Amino acid sequence: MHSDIKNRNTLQRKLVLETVRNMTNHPDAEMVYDEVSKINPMVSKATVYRNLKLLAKQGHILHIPIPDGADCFDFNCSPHYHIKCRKCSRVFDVDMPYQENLYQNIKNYRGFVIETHQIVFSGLCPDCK
Amino acid sequence: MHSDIKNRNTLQRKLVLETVRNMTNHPDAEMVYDEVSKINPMVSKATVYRNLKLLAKQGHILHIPIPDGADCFDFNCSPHYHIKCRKCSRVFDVDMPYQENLYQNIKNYRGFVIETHQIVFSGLCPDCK
DNA sequence: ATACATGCAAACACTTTGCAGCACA
DNA sequence: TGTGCTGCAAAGTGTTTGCATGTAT
Repeated sequence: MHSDIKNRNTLQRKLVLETVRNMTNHPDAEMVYDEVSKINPMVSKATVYRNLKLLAKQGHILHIPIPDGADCFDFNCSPHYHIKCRKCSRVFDVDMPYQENLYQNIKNYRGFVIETHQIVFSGLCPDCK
Repeated sequence: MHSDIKNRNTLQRKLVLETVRNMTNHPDAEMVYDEVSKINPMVSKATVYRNLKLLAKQGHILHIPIPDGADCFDFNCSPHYHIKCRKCSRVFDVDMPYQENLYQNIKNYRGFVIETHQIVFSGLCPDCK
């Protein structure tokens, strides 16, 4: 494992990573920023955004783009699916196996190169229903 | 078929609906606005947004929330999936049957009420690969 | 006549970026 | 020591909203 990109391990970056790892509730950037601020109020929001993006690109955290809302992040990097409550907007894991077959089905679909997929369920969480 | 909501059939609304029906390329609100403007430059962008939202709620068009990008709309209202090219950002239909089983699998999942799901594939379109 | 719809502009939520100074390797 | 990173503020997207006016029913 070797990367061409020379990334520095700044205090801010370590703090963002640690924070996401300690949050189990799929925080979005704002929520991470709030947590980070509790420990070091000097860290700017732009830095949180930049580091979340970088850490996701490096594979240290999972970036979950959410339709109709702020993207959120997950310390669990293995591919998995999510459900978003349409009332409280919270995002939860769905304990469903990754649908490899889905990917197989449309591989080479009409000249497309299909790389990833995501499934987002929508409905009501136990608290809101 | 009866609706409690008294909606008026304004020129603007008819124009937005007709425009989406004539566009087969999953336009987002901006693209619809551009088309609408060609016919009637007086129609405001807010009106296009308002009418797209209303028409989708009424079931006349399909609203497709796109992660990492502008939501788009589809004259084809039957549930189906999409693929977004990560290079040109265009959205295409995927000719894959609606995965009813997916829904069945997690119905009543841990107290959730699951209402809908969407699958968005990502990769490269034939033009970009 | 009167609710609903419109145009406009401003506000909104989320995210990125330009820049000058700072700090990690 | 130098490039990568930071904080700040401003700008950039995509979308919604308050308000006065307009219009379909």
